[in-house]
Amino acid sequence: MAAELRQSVPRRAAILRIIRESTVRNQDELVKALHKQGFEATQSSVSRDLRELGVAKAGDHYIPPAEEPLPSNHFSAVTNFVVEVKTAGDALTVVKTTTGTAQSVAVAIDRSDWPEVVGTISGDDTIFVATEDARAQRKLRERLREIFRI
Amino acid sequence: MAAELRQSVPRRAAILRIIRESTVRNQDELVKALHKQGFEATQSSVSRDLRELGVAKAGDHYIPPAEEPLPSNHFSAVTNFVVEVKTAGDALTVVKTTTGTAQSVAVAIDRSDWPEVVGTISGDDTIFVATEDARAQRKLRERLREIFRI
DNA sequence: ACTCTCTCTGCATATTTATGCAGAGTACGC
DNA sequence: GCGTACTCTGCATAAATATGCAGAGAGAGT
Repeated sequence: MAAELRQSVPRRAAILRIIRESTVRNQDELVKALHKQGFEATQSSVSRDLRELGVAKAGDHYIPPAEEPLPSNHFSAVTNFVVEVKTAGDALTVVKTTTGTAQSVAVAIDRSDWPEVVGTISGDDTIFVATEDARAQRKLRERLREIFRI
Repeated sequence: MAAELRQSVPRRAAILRIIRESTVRNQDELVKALHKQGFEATQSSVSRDLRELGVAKAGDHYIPPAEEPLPSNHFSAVTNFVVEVKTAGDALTVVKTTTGTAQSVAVAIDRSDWPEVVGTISGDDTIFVATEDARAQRKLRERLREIFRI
């Protein structure tokens, strides 16, 4: 599942790049453009991706969603501060940061309002993030690893 | 033709109102909403209207075109200045404005770059707009009457 | 009057997009 | 190990949208 999660996320990023930089007119052309970039997908997957991404279509061209205040925007200032993400038990995730930056990172996580996060406590270089259960913990861990490229 | 032009233009305005104010999810629902407002149209006409209007679709909702710097934006400051549009012969259109505003209106017309306009001359409250032939003159007259609601 | 041109429309259907369904892969609990 | 839950995918096809074609209507010219 983690491997599969990683495969469709890059494909969606590729879709956004393609529609921003070229002039695909329909989903079949988009599928072909993805193939050229090494992604395997059919029209049905692409249709689902486009809907998930909120891409609009007007006439012969696609319109990417407006630059939205996504959770990732909360992280633009703190991306380089996180050095490690670990789990402790099945409901606690420990985030190690550079010295003195834990608070900033914790604030960014809090602002993201992720449903799987119950609460956070931060020290100087460590944040404890509590999640409801193991499943939520796994989801959080994947999010953090994606965002901080760990 | 003029009568027919007038029928599809109000329908397109109604379409924009409907998609801005309600939640039609597909063209069939839009056709029904138009019927409720007294417009007769089928799905194919609506599809053509939407394309002509530049309306986008994302998932289950329609997105009207952004407020675009259309030629009509050249007119936003001068809309109230025009009081009458007449024709003289088959190549000259005479635009009467309020006193002292002809120049501004003429500039707006010039900036619109309409293909049917050969040239303009403005006085204090009168503009002469030259068109190539009678057909172009008619087209210009319709445009002006639409824009200035005459 | 007739003819031509242009615009728009509906019908029928081609094209494009969305989705039901079954299956695969992964993780987790027992 | 097996069973369950979740996510994602492709196939087939339903649903939605676009478009070819013929025709109607209006205006202008002769």
